[in-house]
Amino acid sequence: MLNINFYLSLQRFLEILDHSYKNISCLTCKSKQIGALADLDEYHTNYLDQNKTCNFYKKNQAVFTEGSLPRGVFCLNQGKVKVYALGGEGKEQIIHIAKTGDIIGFRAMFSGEPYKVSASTLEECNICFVSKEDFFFMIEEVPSFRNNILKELSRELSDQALFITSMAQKTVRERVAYALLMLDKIYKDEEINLSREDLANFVGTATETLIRLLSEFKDEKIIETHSRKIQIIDYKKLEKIAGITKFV
Amino acid sequence: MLNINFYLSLQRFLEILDHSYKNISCLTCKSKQIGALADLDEYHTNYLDQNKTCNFYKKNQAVFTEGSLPRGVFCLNQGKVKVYALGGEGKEQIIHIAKTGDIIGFRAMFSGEPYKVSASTLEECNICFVSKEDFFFMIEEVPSFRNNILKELSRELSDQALFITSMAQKTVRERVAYALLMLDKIYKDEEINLSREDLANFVGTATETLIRLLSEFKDEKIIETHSRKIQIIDYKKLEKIAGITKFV
DNA sequence: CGAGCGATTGAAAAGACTCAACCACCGTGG
DNA sequence: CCACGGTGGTTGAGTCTTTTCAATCGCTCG
Repeated sequence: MLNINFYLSLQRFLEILDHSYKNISCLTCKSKQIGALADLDEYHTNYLDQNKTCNFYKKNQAVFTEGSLPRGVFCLNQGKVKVYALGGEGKEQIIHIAKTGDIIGFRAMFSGEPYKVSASTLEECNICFVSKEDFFFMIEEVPSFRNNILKELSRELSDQALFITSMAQKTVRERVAYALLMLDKIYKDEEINLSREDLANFVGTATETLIRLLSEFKDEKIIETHSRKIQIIDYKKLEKIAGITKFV
Repeated sequence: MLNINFYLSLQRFLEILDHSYKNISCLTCKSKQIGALADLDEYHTNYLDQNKTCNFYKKNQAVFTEGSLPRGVFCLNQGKVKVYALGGEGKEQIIHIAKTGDIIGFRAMFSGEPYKVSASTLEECNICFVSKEDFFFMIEEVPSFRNNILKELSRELSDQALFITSMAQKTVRERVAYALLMLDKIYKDEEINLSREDLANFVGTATETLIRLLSEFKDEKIIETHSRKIQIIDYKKLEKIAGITKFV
């Protein structure tokens, strides 16, 4: 009991010191409301809540790294995380941007292989960690959770198929428009807030080309930029440029 | 008993008539040996065997089509199938090529949504159909099957991440080399046998560009072509061009 | 034998990248 | 307080890649 109290006050101390700990409850977490944990029963929610560990991440901090072995999954309580692969010359290719409520890193769990991609924070984040054992326990025990994970995996797979098609067939101008619309859904009420380099790495182009196209869009009054932030003004035009027939 | 015998001889008749039916046993199917059905117990193998339906497909025949609702999964007993998405101008983008022993169409099962991609045969195929109900029965009942499906989903997801990166960052020349190496793994002992158009739709380029690059590779003695078939001669050079650091 | 399709080559034009320079902003240290 | 260096954003010009459009070739099938 002394140990526990000591531990708790140590945590408190660390939290005050450098924000490295914040106590988050699974009950109020957005993952529980919209994500794979939706319709999780009380028992397993409490189980999760007691077995997870919470961490505060600064901006641009690594969550996991290509090549390392997965030990569990990450539950994004607050913030945004980019998932990216490294190309031949070490250039980042952003594959996916995860937002509040998303779970990341579960793909690698099933293969048992090292991560093939890396993830790092785009802003300050609260991220909870669930160990491999607890994750698999839930997969085995809770059919609804398992089905949500299966659903999520297959959703991502078809998103990526669409992404591949877009990459392969669209011009860079079209892809920029497409990316802005995707990001707008991720950033919702906020303005899109990414470095130009990250944006270029998402679109799959050179930073200079991206900037030129953003300038064009500005001239055409399709978007506004407030320093690095981007606000879409004319959705219709952007969708037309993106060549949206079907959208995620 | 009469009914069964009658049915069997009808099947035989149809088989002789137009190859539209071939009786295939799950016990000897390659899916059972290498695919998701590996280490499936006897009971469930027999269950599958009795509940599947087999079909013979001609070359370039549709297996399923974007927009339609999935009713089950397809087990590729023999042959190769392209899975593709349609881009803005109706151009095909080949996402995946499935080979003997692979199961296709199970992603859409979990989302419950219509197919987001289409599939059609690249050569003559024997394909078995397993209904949605039977598939989900197996998922629920057989942990090893379920785990294999989860593993397969996550493997495809990381393959696609690599594919996206390759699309976004490599030149067309590099992508052609990369695609040839991938196809070589799929076609194994056979020579790569695809139309130039399909090949271009896999690489994500114009048919003319693809042909030009194949000609270059021929001049450099990296490949040989025998009408439409392609044989790799110099793997080392091809890997160097493809910029292989890590490979699937 | 002609029609039609897939494969191939040529030439011009467009698109995107690279390299280089410059600006604006910010925090640091003298 | 200001000079400094560093980082991220922006613009310009030239070059190379890739696409597009057009034409040709070879083969198969009716």
